[in-house]
Amino acid sequence: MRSTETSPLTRKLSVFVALSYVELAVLDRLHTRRRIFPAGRDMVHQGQSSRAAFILSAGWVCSYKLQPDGTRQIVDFQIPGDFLGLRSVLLRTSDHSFEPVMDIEASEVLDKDLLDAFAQTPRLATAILWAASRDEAMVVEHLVGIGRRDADARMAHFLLELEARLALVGLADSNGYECPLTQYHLADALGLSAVHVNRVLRHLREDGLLTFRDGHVTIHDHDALVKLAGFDASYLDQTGPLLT
Amino acid sequence: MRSTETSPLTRKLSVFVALSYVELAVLDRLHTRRRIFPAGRDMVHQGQSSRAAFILSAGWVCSYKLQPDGTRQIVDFQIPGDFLGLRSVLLRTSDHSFEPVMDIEASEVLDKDLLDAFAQTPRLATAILWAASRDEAMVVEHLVGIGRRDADARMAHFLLELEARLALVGLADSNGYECPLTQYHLADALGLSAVHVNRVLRHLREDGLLTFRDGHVTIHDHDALVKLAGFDASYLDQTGPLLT
DNA sequence: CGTTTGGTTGATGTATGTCAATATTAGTGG
DNA sequence: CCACTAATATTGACATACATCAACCAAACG
Repeated sequence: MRSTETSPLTRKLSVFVALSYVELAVLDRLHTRRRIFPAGRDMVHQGQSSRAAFILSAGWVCSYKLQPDGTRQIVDFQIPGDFLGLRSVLLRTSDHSFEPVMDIEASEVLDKDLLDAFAQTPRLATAILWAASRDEAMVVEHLVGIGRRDADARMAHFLLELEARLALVGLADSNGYECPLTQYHLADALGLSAVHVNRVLRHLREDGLLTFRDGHVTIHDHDALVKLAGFDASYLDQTGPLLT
Repeated sequence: MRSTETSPLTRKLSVFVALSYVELAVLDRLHTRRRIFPAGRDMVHQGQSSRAAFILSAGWVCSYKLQPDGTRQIVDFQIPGDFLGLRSVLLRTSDHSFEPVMDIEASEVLDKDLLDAFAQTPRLATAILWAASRDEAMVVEHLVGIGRRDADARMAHFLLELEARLALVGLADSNGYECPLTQYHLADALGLSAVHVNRVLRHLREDGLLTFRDGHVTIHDHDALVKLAGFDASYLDQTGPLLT
């Protein structure tokens, strides 16, 4: 089965680099060792030293840091096709935790296999490093959002970014996308209280911008959202720089 | 002159990897092409494609992103010994701007020279990538701070982090350190208004925790600051993981 | 000297948090 | 199939941390 369907990761990377058969095969071989992780139970725990990374094939995960006072800040969400814990492999330690938002399916990648794959196909290595840099750019944008955007703009920006990311792996259409996050997830990611998240969502809905209900985000007025959020997608699609 | 004094970068990396003579020499050779940049004028501009990175040898720089509405968010500060624009070299594009906080001295590093150095001395490459990962961890911690800490704790955390970073390159003693930032810089970095930064500093001073005056930070009660900020330095000194 | 830049302080406004109550829904065991 | 519980969502009343506006001061600077 594996070789006939394209994995989300393959799909994502293919947008930026035309991968050869050999590279596709190497990528495919990283997808042995599929595992299921149940919702809500940490996969990797803050401070734990770990030598494995994962490629997420189905479901969503969030990576977060816990504060001494018990509050948590979600740093990023991982969606199908995303790497998880790439830095843990390089640094041999993880400075935040990973928790599946729902039951998920992920392929465990041992550091040795990853390094072997990199050695075999430098272009693949480049593509994956590109993806990692893109993740970092998202964290920076996230920082800017929390620091300098009000709650409405922050929410709009966040949901637009998700749309763009999901579209890349075929999980969004022109109307919207499935989103399994609770309002508590949104609150922890955006630095808001859950109550205020609810109010912001109502506000956006009443203004005819978007609807988030029953796990589905429906975009009503894309242009107005982009304007409200000050959304500039250029940090997401740095097209072509690494194609050489 | 170059070979008799140790650069801040050398000093920083030496804490984590015992560098050989050859490696020290390679590192030293990256410090040709010294240049002076005047305070306040952007070195690299958002969106500009650039193939050069810099090693900061004297002075402070801030990297920031501008919002469409004119506000700015400072993502990080660079201090002597820090790399500047390492990602620009890898991605061939810069998604934020760099502005010297004061007149600075930096060594320009061409991407070719950097890649050559990496090829010659893998251990050096590892050490520099470690430093880059550490920078990323700082951005994450910064995100957590803005999202989940109140203004006092945020300020305390920020100034403690700076102390730890400066100590590593010999720019802090047990009392405190020189800090050329204005309250406007602090405001843009911490997501606060300049007025409130002033009030927070007064508050910390009146509580006998620290004094920030005339470009000098004096720490009065380190323990109390650590407690207030929920400061856990483990994200800064991931000692040893890469020594192999 | 006037001008600019950075700092300081008070009065007031507002975005967002906190608390509390009530739906709504999904799951769970009987 | 039904009660029971636990999540999640929703809404209002109230509290507060922080922003904004405005004025003033001190030092640096041309």
